Parts: sequence; structure tokens; C-alpha cells
Amino acid sequence: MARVSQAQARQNRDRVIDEAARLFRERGVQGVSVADLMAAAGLTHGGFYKRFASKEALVAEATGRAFAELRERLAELDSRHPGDRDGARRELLDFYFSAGHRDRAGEGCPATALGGDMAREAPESPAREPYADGVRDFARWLADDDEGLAAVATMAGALMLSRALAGSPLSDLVLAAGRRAVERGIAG
Amino acid sequence: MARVSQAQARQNRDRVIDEAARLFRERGVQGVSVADLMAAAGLTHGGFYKRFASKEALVAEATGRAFAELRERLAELDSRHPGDRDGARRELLDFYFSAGHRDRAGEGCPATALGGDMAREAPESPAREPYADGVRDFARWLADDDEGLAAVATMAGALMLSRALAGSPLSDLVLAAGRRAVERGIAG
DNA sequence: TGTACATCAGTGAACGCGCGTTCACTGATGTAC
DNA sequence: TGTACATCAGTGAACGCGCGTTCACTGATGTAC
Repeated sequence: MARVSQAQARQNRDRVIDEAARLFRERGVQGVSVADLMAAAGLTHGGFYKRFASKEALVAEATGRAFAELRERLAELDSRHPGDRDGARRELLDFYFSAGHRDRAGEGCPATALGGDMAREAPESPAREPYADGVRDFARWLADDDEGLAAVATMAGALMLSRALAGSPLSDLVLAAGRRAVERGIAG
Repeated sequence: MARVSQAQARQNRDRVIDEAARLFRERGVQGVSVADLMAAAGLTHGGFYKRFASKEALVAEATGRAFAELRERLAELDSRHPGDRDGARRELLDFYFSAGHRDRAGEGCPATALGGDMAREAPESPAREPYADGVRDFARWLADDDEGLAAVATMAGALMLSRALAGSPLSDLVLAAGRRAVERGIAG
């Protein structure tokens, strides 16, 4: 294979970002190589730097993409529960505190799956902005003011701990306890 | 330098674990090399495998050490507030949700700082046991039953997010919101 | 208590490997006429 | 609409580097007598 059409090239770039958004959440930024990412998108690693300035630049784009997926999911929930944010939120929490979500980080909440990596990114890392924007929007969707931020904290903490505690009975317990705490917080 | 006394050798091994417990929390397991760890303990990297079976084995020991430090801290709080767990807990929360704690992960809560790495450890990783034991003990100290687990979730989530959001106004807000949520949860 | 020597904690060079990144090359795409 | 050729998306080999791990060596420690 050699040169492809411009439309195909745009699609290829897009697929790299999609795969990065998935794999960075699943294995961590340091756990995925440029070659892994390109292979996941069906390409060889040599062309990477034709499309991205660096791995760091892709981390920023993939972070934005992962939160864009989350925004879409929230919009779908709203359209399935028109004028009923409480109902939409209940459906989100059903998913959020599920064993399936715990076991599939690659398709799950980016605030949690990328949180540990983001905490160690350089202060000027270009990924920090899309991350902060994403968390802000997620918190606002959950509840007004600081209640939303507290909810995100409990949700992200419970999910991260349930993954770190996988294999222990605590893994399921922390999900259940987190859910009760969030529901009480938003109700109260 | 060459052979040292057995007592010195034990001290050296101990210092490597202490430095690992600090550096793994600060930079992540993948962010610290064996050579970094040995250098931090004032040694050269060659001798590492005389004292540890592998880097993975050290991760397990360092995880245990980090939680041992936490247990000591909690015991100190109890002895400073005899028969007054509420007072001890209030002092812990003052520290936990502080900017200083956010900015010094190496000396801070291992449940949070090691959580992201632990979530991606292999299911049979020897580090999972000391991690789970540590989280269980921390939760029990905070409150009875699931209330303690919910508190750890909110605390770990708020601290992780505040680090990931460093540089944004949300960083301080999520700490404050997390603290209010924990206090309401434990009081309720 | 003193001597002779085996042990072994720590050193530093080396190993194979995979990383992020670069680059000369290929050949289909896109365009100028 | 058809031809000639410049462009450039993707390839695959190569780069320097740092990783986890191994190993021959050194010389002070610990022990047997």
C-alpha cells in the first residue's frame, strides 16, 4: 500500500484517535506504544509523525475524543428521558456502578480511566485542557454547582478503587457503597 | 565500596523500599526505573537483584510499606485524640483535602496515588493483596461498614481529580466539594 | 585474642529488547493542461 | 475526456536511548580454628 485518497487519510487519522482513546483508557498512556496504536488502526508505525506532532499531542486529542464520547452518551440519555434528568441520571448510575463498566475501562468513563495518568502529566501538558473541560461538563450534567463535582469524585473514586480491588470482595462493595453515597448526595 | 555488614545491608534494603514507596506514588510504577530507585537509596543498580526477585516484587513490598505508613499516621491521630475518633477523623480530613496533600503525592494517600497503577496490574500481581488490605483497614478506620468504603471512594476520587485538574480552578473546588460530601456521609 | 580464609553485599559493564522518532522510498492520487 | 507529472499517505528500516535483568569481579565482613 502507498498513497491513499485524502478522504481515506482523514478516516485513518480519525481511527488512530479512536483507538488511542480506547487503549489509553484501557492500558494507560505509558502502556501503549505508538506502534501498538498504529497497528490497532491497521497501519504501520512509520506514518505516525505525518499526522501527529508527537505521542503527547495524540494524548491530548485522544483525551478530547474520549470525553466527546461521554458527552454523546449523556446526550443520548437525555433524549431517551426527555425533560427527566433524574431518570437519565438513574440510568447513567446503573451503568456507571456496574461490573461491566469496571471490567471494560477502554469504553468507560475517561475522568476515571485517564485520571491517574493526567495527575502525572506535566503542568503544561496539552491534554490537561480537554480533561478539565470534560470533567467540568460531566459534573454540570450530574448536578448544579459543587454537588456535581462531589458526585464525580465519588463516582471516579469508587470506579478506580473497584478496579484496583478486582479479585477482592471489596471490589463489588465499593461500587455499591459509592452508588448509595451519590444518590444520597444528589437527592439531599 | 564492596561488602557491608549484615545490619547495613538490611538497612539498605529497607531504604530501597522506602524510596520505592515514595517514588511509585509520586511518578507511578512505570515512571520510576530500577536504576532510579537504587540511586535514590544511594546505591548502584547492579545489586538490586540480590535483594529483590524482580521489580514487580518490589512493587508489592512498596505498596505494603506505603500502607504501613498510613496505618502509623492513623494510629498517631488516635493517640492524639484519645477516645475521640470524630476528632481524629476531622484532623485527617483537614490534611486529606489540603493543597499540600494534593501537591505531594509521594508522601500521601497510597489508595489514591497507587490506585490507577493497581487497576492495571495483572490479576495475580502480588501487589494487589497489600493494596486491598490497606484499603480495607483505611475504610474501617474511617467508619463502620460500607460508610467507610464510600468515604474512601469520595476521598480518593476527589484527590485524584484535584491532581488531574491542577492548574484549573476546579482543582480546589473538587477538594472542597469532596470534603463536604464525606462529612455529610459520615455524620448522616 | 589472633590468624586464615570463605562468604557475599555491592559494583559496573554488558545483554537483548522495545521505545519514540526520523527518513529515504514507493506508487496511487490529484491536478494542470 | 485524456495525458503527464508533481504530490504526498503510508511503508519499513534505522537512529539513539533507557529499560529490566544478568554476571564476573572486588574486597570488607563474618567465621572456623
